[in-house]
Amino acid sequence: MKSQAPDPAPLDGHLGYLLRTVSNAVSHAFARKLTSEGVTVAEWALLRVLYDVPGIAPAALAARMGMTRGAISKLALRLTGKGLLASRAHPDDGRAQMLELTEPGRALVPNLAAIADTNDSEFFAALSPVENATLRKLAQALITHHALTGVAVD
Amino acid sequence: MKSQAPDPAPLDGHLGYLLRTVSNAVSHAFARKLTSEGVTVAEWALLRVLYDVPGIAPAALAARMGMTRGAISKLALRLTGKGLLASRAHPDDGRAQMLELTEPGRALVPNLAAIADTNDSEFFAALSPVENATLRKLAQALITHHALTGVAVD
DNA sequence: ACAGATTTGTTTCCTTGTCAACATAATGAG
DNA sequence: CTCATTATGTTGACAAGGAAACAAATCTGT
Repeated sequence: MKSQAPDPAPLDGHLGYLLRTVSNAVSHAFARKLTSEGVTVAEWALLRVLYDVPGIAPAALAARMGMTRGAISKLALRLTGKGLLASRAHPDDGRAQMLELTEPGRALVPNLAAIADTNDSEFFAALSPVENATLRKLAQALITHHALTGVAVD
Repeated sequence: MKSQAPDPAPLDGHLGYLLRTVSNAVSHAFARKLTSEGVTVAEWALLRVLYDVPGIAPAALAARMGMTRGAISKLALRLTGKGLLASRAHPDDGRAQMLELTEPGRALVPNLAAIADTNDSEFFAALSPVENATLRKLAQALITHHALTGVAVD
């Protein structure tokens, strides 16, 4: 017979908690590796998007990265200060901007990508290739199902 | 023949990025549900631990929750201000404290746990029971392999 | 016993994000 | 056309955590 007032589930009884623990660890490890390049994780994410989509507007970036426009504004300001990013006026829309990587910014991305690759490989080396693929599939399924927009961290 | 300078992997090529996206979404949904109770996610985690381990010291909490002692100090201060937490002097160790839930604090935990259960169920309903179990197993494997300490969020 | 490490909790400074208010520009309904 | 609505980027107030410095208490090796 079970108790009448059952104990609440422990923290690690929630899958959300487990995933948070894991993803925090990956991100933290990544962040430490990135410090040598003088870049944060959020900055890496923005640079990586811009590498593929040059000229994207801040608002679009915000949507894609799951951050507010205000956050993007400040992030872009920091990256501009580092000389990795430049913004130009949009030709047709007087409000909008077009963000672009500078030459140093573009040159930096492959280095950062290599660090990201290494970090990911190292962390998930604990899993077999099959498990790795399974985990990826499940994560993708959740993202698709919830129509999740990307998020600023890796 | 592959290109000589291959494109860097996209953001979502990294498992760490996918997990981060997912766990951010779970946490964010949870945080919204918690606002009605006037409690944050980190506060919930602390309350939940204290529910099981009354009298635990801040430093032990920090270790268990993967936060710094400074963060716990502030968190405890906030919860004390809300009347959910009380700290007493450790009888033997003049430095240490013993944290305890107040009566209202203890009474609140089951409510919060119910919200956490609901949030987790809803979010992961997209996966079958088997997939759910698989995801849990993989996350646990990573946590174990990396000897991860819990983290302040759910 | 006691001087040097270590531990504990707090505090200050810094970073980075959200939220809400704004000014400005574009859009749309009449 | 005109005026209300909406979108864009920026800014300021605030929240929350990390890193490091700190005082006080405890522990340890000799």
